[in-house]
Amino acid sequence: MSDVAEYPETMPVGHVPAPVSRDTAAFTAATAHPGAQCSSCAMQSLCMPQGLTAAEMERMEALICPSRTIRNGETLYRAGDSFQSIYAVRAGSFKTIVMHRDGREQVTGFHLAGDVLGLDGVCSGKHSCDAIAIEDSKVCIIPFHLLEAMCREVKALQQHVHRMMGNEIVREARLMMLLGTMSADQRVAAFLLNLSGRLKTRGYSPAEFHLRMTREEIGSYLGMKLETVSRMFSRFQKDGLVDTHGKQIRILDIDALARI
Amino acid sequence: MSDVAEYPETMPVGHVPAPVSRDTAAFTAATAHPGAQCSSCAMQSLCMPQGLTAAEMERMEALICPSRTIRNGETLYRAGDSFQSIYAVRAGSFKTIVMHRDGREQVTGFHLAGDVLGLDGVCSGKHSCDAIAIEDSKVCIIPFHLLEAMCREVKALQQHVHRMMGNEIVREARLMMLLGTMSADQRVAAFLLNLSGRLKTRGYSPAEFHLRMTREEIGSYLGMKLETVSRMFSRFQKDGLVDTHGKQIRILDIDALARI
DNA sequence: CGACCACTTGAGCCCTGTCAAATAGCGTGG
DNA sequence: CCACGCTATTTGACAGGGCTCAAGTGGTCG
Repeated sequence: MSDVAEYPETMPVGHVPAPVSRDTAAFTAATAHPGAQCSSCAMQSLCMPQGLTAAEMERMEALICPSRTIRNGETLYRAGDSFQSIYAVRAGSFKTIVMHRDGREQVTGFHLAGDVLGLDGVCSGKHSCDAIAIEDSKVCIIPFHLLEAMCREVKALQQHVHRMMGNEIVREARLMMLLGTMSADQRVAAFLLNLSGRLKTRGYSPAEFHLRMTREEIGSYLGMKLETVSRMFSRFQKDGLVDTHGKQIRILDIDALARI
Repeated sequence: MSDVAEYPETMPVGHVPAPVSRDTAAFTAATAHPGAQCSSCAMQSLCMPQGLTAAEMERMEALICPSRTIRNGETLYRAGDSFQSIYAVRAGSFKTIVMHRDGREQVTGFHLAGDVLGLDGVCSGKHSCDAIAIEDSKVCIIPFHLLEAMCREVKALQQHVHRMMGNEIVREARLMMLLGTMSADQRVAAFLLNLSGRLKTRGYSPAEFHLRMTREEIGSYLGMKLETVSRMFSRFQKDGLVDTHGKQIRILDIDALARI
């Protein structure tokens, strides 16, 4: 594996402001204080279409509900919830999981600031997975029917929405490839490279970062047990490819990692 | 696994006309003999939105290029091809595959009559997989930019396109679950149940059918080797769950299969 | 400082991949 | 219609990667 980038855009962004305001107030999507501030948001280049006019940008901001804070471990939505909105991660990160009927769960994705969440509900009108914050996070709430309405008028927005959905499709196809054909070491290497690339896109160091997820969550995402993930990290460490201290990761030889 | 259905719709359809006209003429998407005959197509309930007015239906038919015949083994499009159109399978079936850089390939889906192909290209403007006919087949060609234009005017169509894309997303999420958490026997059982359900939706017998794909393709799709697929079929046979003669399949105990 | 959780590491086993050989099935050409 | 050659499938024996179980370490938060 090598080509594990996430989203075509590469506009770098500055440091992301720490989220976490400890109040639990603005939790309802309904109470629409009109207007977000997309035009000044650091994540704009990731979740908004390019080339909107100022007027369109204003309409877009009017449509977006004020951001909601989700603390570490809390869920943004659950499988079966009625699908009303999609969510742009403004700060923090999430995992999405699907639950087997026997209680086993699988992580289907990790979503960083700038990613869009919730498109899994478009087809059936109900969400098909749970989205859970893996650190204190903030999301912008975008009512989907309003977005659809505006898409019928603004071509650039329509195409952007289509690209977002298309991106989700190819993201999953890549993951299927990983799960279907790759060995444990290749999977872990692919995971690290993917994360590295996405952090780079967001203006962070691609070589040194802090994992927000546990070994178990990584393993679930990659289709293996947490012990195996740990062993792979240890092996990479021994081989001088990475330097790990628990959740702190430093990639030492990115090329070798990509060659695995 | 149990809930492995494919698409919410369940309108049954009659027998599908045999495809295969041996001419290789109408191979270019460009030469638009105006008009398809969606309104009389047996697959209409699967690939077209419900509730279009007669006028909208006509516009839709005008937009669709005449169907193209793809013989067994031929490719409809390849990874890297510029994305222009999506395709509705009119008759026959396809596999989609992604190619690893080391030459290994993985099957990412099997697509029956009524399914839509090609949405993998929406994000980047290039297709991200190959689509190959696994029997003589026919597709309707739908230029995507024209579809997008019409979506801006017809809300029902817009929502249908969104549902199609959303469906692709949940289809892949289910497959990820399968690849990430299920054992070989569960995977093969899930595969048979899924296929059975889709055939039923299309008006065929859900209990007895002919596999269009080889053991190797099934294995590639399910993330295992062809020998393992074969062994699972043999085991199911021994246990009285199915009756297999090569590609001919009869499901004897669908509940037991679902309980695996 | 202690409890708890995440992580690491080891030992042994099992499922599935690998390799190999036999059989069945299918299309082609005579 | 049959023989031939090819490919697909089945089945067996064996090996190994990853899982299970278990113990021990480290880090964090009261």
